[in-house]
Amino acid sequence: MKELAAELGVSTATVSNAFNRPDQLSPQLRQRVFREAKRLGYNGPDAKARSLRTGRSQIIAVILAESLTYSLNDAVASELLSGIAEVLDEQHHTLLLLSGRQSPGQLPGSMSIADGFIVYGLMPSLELIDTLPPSRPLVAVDFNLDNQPTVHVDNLPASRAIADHALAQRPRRVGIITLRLTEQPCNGRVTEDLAWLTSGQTITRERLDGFYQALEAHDMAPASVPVWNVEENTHEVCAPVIAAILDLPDDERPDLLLCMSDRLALTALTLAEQRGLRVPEDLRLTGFDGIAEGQYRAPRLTTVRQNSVEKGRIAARIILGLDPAKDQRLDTELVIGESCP
Amino acid sequence: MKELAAELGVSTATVSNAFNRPDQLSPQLRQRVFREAKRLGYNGPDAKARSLRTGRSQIIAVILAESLTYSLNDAVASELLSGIAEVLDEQHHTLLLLSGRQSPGQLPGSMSIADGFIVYGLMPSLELIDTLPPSRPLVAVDFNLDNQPTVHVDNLPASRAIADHALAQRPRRVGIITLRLTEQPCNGRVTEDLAWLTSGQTITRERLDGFYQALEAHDMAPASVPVWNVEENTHEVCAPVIAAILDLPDDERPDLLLCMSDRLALTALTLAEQRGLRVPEDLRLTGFDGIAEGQYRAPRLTTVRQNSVEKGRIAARIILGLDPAKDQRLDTELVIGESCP
DNA sequence: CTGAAAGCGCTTACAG
DNA sequence: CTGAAAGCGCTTACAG
Repeated sequence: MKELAAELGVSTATVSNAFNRPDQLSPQLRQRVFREAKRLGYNGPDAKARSLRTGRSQIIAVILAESLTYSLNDAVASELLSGIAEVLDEQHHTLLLLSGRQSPGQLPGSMSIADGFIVYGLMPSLELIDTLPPSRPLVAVDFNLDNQPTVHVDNLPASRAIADHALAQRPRRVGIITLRLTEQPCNGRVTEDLAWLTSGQTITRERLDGFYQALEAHDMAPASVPVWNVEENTHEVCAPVIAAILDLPDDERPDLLLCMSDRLALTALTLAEQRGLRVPEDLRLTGFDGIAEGQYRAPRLTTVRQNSVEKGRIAARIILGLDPAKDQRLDTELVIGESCP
Repeated sequence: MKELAAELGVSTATVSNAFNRPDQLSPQLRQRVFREAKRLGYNGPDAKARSLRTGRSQIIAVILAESLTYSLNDAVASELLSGIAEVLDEQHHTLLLLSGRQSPGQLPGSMSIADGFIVYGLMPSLELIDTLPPSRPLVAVDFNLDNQPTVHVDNLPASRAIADHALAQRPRRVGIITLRLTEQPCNGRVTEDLAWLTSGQTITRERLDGFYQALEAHDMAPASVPVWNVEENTHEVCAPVIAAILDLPDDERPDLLLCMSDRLALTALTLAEQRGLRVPEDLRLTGFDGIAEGQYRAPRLTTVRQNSVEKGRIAARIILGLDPAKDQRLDTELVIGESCP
């Protein structure tokens, strides 16, 4: 820039103004600056210097509780990111992706470059959050953080509603499949010795509480309903647990599975098909999330649609100061598919 | 930092060294610096200033030819990003996500903050690439860029191989479904008046050339094989085109569909199921990519597996200087599923 | 082992 | 409409 200014015989302030404040100089001079810049291969002010000087980088960091690998391949996280990206794009901001699963000492220092932080999901340790610059905006998605705005859906009433729907036609045997319900990792049937996370800690617990309310309303004892847990919402991790359920003898196998995610329900659907179990005749399935894949397979999933894209949009709008920085709760929608009519 | 140094009675250089060069000061002093830093709420050197001073930000930008919304929801792009993220994480770098679909004037200036650029897929205009700082490393993925290293698979032989496999059992009627083959957008049957992109421009054309070689090797005239094109690799955009194919009268409907992506093949599979067409008995299907979803549905897809995660890893390694900056070609693997045994 | 000083490339309030 | 100057918060070569 200095070089360019010298070449043009103007000050660096003028060059800077040419790029940032068109009204501060004549259009002719501005054009001359641009022409000369192009000739010298100067593509505008350096972002590093600009961000140091102005204090803003136009970068928003998204901190994901899961690994990036998992999040990028998870439909719900991808939709959330889409919504965020959409708003950031519009507002000429960019997206920096970070995982909260870093070893504590290894946090990339580049984190602090961001103008704001969207934190998605409860991570193993909140330590990371403490190291974020306190002056910059932060919004939590799908979990609660003291004194910070959060964007989320009302999990309990939503899961209550879908369970009510499913239980209206009385099943012989119900089963529930949860995601990361227990304090200790568990892939399989949840036994009594395992402690559960609280509903303040995880949306899984909120959803389970909704199921339990519905069971009670239908005169079924929650304690009599077996719960299986899965640690990761991927086909690979879900499949063995679900296979074990479906391979139970006919008089033990549930004919209704309430699943905490569409991925779980879809995996159950695939494994049921492979075993010649008909859905919904032999096995009814409900999901949660409303991901696209669940709606374009046959049978379509009965599920709770949460608008993850919109969740992302709102989080981004709060971070950018376009929406007020307060808690936002999104509505959900019960979607009745053929998997549990 | 100045404040912290003053508080401690040392110079800012010492504080800086405490964070960056442990060997430059006594452990005792270092601990004292950390304690005091914590007390004052100082979380280490500011990334903006550091990056300006050192010239490096520890940020790598990925520029996606498609919109972020599309890319985040596309399995292949997500796998690529996973591979990139995995290596960047290890190396304490972070990922900045950018779309190449920006309106030209609206490019976020924050782009130039990155230490290197991974460009995925051919974008509508190469203008954007010209504005990248020429001194920083750049690697292209899945397309060619003059004088820049590229990471890609050998599309032509791979598609030749899968078509050879499919044609070995002679079909009555073959159909081909392409992705963005034509210069002008086209969703549906490709008519003669539409110009095709060249194989230098798009991997779609390379794949089509592979199909054509296989057709000729099996004494079938490529010109006699109908080609349908789809502009976006999503269920929503693919479905109407494929529905039209499947709804052709029995004596016109292909009994073998060579699809350029697994998404296309999976959409065909779903729509075929809905119409009571049996796969592979009534309709054989081949895909391309080898995404997970294609391998855990029944029937599993016959496809070409390309290791997109590894592609991402390699691109990241090149950008970080861990691998030599030269063209890398990855092997593919023919996967025989039940959709075309 | 520690500190004084230069400078990374900008933007901006201010003076002219 | 234009320019001189300060300073954003660091790192680093160098002197001590």
